Amino acid sequence: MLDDRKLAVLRAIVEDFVSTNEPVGSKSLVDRHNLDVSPATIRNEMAVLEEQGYIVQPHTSAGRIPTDKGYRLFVDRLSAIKPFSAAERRAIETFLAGAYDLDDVVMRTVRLLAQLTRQVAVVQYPSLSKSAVRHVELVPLADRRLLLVLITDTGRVEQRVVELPDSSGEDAVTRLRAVLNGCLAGRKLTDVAALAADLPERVEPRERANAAAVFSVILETLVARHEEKIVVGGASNLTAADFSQGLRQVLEALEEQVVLMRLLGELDDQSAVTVRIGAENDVLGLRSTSVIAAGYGSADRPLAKLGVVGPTRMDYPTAMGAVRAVARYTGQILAES
Amino acid sequence: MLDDRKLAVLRAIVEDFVSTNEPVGSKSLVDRHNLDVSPATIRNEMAVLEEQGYIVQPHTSAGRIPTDKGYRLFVDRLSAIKPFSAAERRAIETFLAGAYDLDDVVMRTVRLLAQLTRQVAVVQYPSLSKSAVRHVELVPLADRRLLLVLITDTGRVEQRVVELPDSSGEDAVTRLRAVLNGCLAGRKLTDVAALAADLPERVEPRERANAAAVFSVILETLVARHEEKIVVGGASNLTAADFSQGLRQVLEALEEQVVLMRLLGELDDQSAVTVRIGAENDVLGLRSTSVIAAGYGSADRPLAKLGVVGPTRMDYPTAMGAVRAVARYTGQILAES
DNA sequence: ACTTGGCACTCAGGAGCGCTGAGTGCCAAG
DNA sequence: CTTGGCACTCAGCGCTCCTGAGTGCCAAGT
Repeated sequence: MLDDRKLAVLRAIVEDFVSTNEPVGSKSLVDRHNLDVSPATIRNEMAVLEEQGYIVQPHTSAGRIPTDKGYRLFVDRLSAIKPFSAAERRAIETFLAGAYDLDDVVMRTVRLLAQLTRQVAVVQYPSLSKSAVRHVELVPLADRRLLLVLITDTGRVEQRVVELPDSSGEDAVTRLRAVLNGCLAGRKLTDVAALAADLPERVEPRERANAAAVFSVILETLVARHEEKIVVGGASNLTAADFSQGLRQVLEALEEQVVLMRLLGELDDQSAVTVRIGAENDVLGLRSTSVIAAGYGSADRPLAKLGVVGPTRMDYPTAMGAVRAVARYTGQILAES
Repeated sequence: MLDDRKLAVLRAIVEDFVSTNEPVGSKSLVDRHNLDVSPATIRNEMAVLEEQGYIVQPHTSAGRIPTDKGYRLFVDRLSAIKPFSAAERRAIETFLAGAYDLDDVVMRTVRLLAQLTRQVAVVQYPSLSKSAVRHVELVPLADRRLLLVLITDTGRVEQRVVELPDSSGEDAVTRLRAVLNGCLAGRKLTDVAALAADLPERVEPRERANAAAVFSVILETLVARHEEKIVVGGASNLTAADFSQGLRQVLEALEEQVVLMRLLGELDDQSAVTVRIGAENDVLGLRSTSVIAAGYGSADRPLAKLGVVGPTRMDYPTAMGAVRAVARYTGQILAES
């Protein structure tokens, strides 16, 4: 359907357009890439490519620019993820290794990704539901109030205030803490629900109401509503690419946690770098952007996802390389701690 | 220096310009506001106002627009903070009361403020150094590693991994926990440093090295480096006001924690609503924006600051009202928990 | 059957031009 | 001090014209 030269032409068009941001014409193509044919030949090829929907002219008598479909083909078959040099990888590694905190890791990851790609970076916090409980802590606040602190093995700390039905002494809290930790420590949060049945047996009858209250808070707020925080950075990079009037829309979309969740949630293959181009994002307002995302965390224990958002006119190979590298190292850093 | 009518004219100019975003001329002024004088008179007044530097014409034969100095006078003497209606206040209160979490309170505050003012909202987390310690928790991770969790009375939870010089048993950790809590609970974080001397006496000699390690981590990372997180929201509102080319600059500035800290840090009067107009912000890139900020928290215990950033052409009375109201209720909510 | 030079055609974008209308400053009279 | 009158200015708009990049097509060449 498309012979090798047509593909080469498409690749050249994408590359030129990405770097110059101007419709690329037949003449400049043969100049910049050393194709051994005349502009006229290229024009014929381009006519075919346009017919097939890979490129368009913004107006008659202008060069061609790639369509979403064109970018798609480019990404799928015409380009390879650009690997990072050893020096770059080392830089990434040391930058991330400087973090002392989950928050800090995430923050650094966002900054790094935004800077490397010169796009908007989006990083999801390691999801609770995929983490395991490391420790449960109960702190008495008042007679009938506890602060519940739950620490996961990814270093995430969640806290909630629990209102107790019965008042509870210091030692009762200590017992409950021991029971909870015995029960939950090391367990995946997704498995916690299954343990509900066991719990009553392990506490004294008159403490059961309180234990149940604490447990249900854990369930409701931490597991069921597995809220997953997302951090966005590098928004100023959006101003470089001129979204006609859609900049507002894009900014709005990026402020909606829900939208971002959908955006990252859609990619299914956890480990690979996924690209969604233009209208492939069925998120209203991001129809003119591309999203490059990947999961991070080890293969056996995926943690969450991260990626970049930018105009469809984007340097895919490099951006994909950056996303892959950052995902890899962020996963590594988190695995170590 | 400026008689009443000149002030009235300035006020009218500011109000009109804010609402229309077009230079305002003498004729439209007398029309919209029912001044009982002729346009010519107004022109004379305007000539004086311009001479004094309160207004300028963007080009000959256009209306006038206020200068920073003009806005300053307007804010200081020509306008009153617009109070919120009872209904609005109730709405704010219930919206904030729905939060179950410090993070959630802050997030809701940002969203609320951005929505009320249609500007960019900036909220600083309750600062650690102004909080008191509610509880210190130590969780053994490995033989020589502890997770230190510090819970403040503003509901903030901070965590760090501590590497211990000596290995330490379960019971040693328990003792250390008891000592630390005995020592620190209820103390302000700023006072923690003063307690360093007491500590060694309270632990057994062979545990002193570990205790010192934990304590120094508390000091170094929590007190000394009193990092104060800042959350920004409503960036899409910036697209409405057309910053000529400075939008990028503004967005960049808003992504720099340090810059934001300076921005909020500069206001000294904790309780009042402070306005910094245009070039009064000596932050590069925010020269064309105004910042309205206020501290929140009770008078005796200020927690942190919040505010909005927008174009100098801004509805100051309303924005100031919103900032004041939100600061008040956020402070209230945090005081309750 | 593909490639290529030639050629006519198209059209966005910039430059030049003139008009209009909002707005001004000034002045002389009220 | 206020006001109507008047001459002046100039941004913005619409108009036209021109240029140059780029195209599609065709007929000749390989």
